[in-house]
Amino acid sequence: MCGRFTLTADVGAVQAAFSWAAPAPEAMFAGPRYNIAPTQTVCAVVSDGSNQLVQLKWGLVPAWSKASQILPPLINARAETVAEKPSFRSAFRHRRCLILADGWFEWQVQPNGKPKQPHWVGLHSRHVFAMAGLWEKWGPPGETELRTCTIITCEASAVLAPLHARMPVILAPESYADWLRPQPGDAQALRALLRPFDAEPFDVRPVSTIVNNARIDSDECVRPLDPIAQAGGQ
DNA sequence: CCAGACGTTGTT
DNA sequence: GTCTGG
DNA sequence: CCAGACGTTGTT
DNA sequence: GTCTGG
Repeated sequence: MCGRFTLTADVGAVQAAFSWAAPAPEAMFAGPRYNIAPTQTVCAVVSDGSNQLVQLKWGLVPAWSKASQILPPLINARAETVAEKPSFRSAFRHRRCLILADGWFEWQVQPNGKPKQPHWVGLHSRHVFAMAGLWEKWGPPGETELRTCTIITCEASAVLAPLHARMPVILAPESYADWLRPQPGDAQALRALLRPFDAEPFDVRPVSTIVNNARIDSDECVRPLDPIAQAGGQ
């Protein structure tokens, strides 16, 4: 699945990589980010006909929700059901987005009830990539309006399956325009985009459990675990 | 996703 | 155990 | 037509 | 917002 991720590239590099999207005034985010957690602000591209680089809060709140709080955290949406679920179907038709990242974390269940081992997963190229997401507005328009999002997941590819059964949907650049188009579009065609990414190889590395604590946002979260110490620990 | 909190009442 | 916070 | 429901995923 | 039930 995807319950934590990274965007370690600096603001300039992100804006350069997505220069076809106009940075919104509030789009300045404090990068680099080594441990982005639910409820925090993420960097995203949305479109109302023109593409915009914006900030959204991670954890989708349906527009019809009576209160913005008191909710289970809608941080992920299954590709298999996203078109039908009441919480997502409206956003799936009208408010698809790209959520920018350069890696994410998976917690691998260990045998014998040992603590889960976190892993960082990124592209071997280290490029920033785009996860398929949905977003919503909640509350009266204006300063207080809440803008939230969720990350779509699919079955894990063969390489990642040993870590976890699910992975975030990563879109190839060729698909960005089709995914972002604000019109409802062809549900079948959109659904076809939501599959395990295999266009580029992944780099997977075990990392320190320091990443478990969402308050810690340091490069130690992505530093490769010392192989010797790791072997000694087994 | 994981970490951490969660202590009660009555009285001022 | 369950809920909230990050 | 209106009323009322619907909130998610992943884990064990 | 959208779907189902009456």
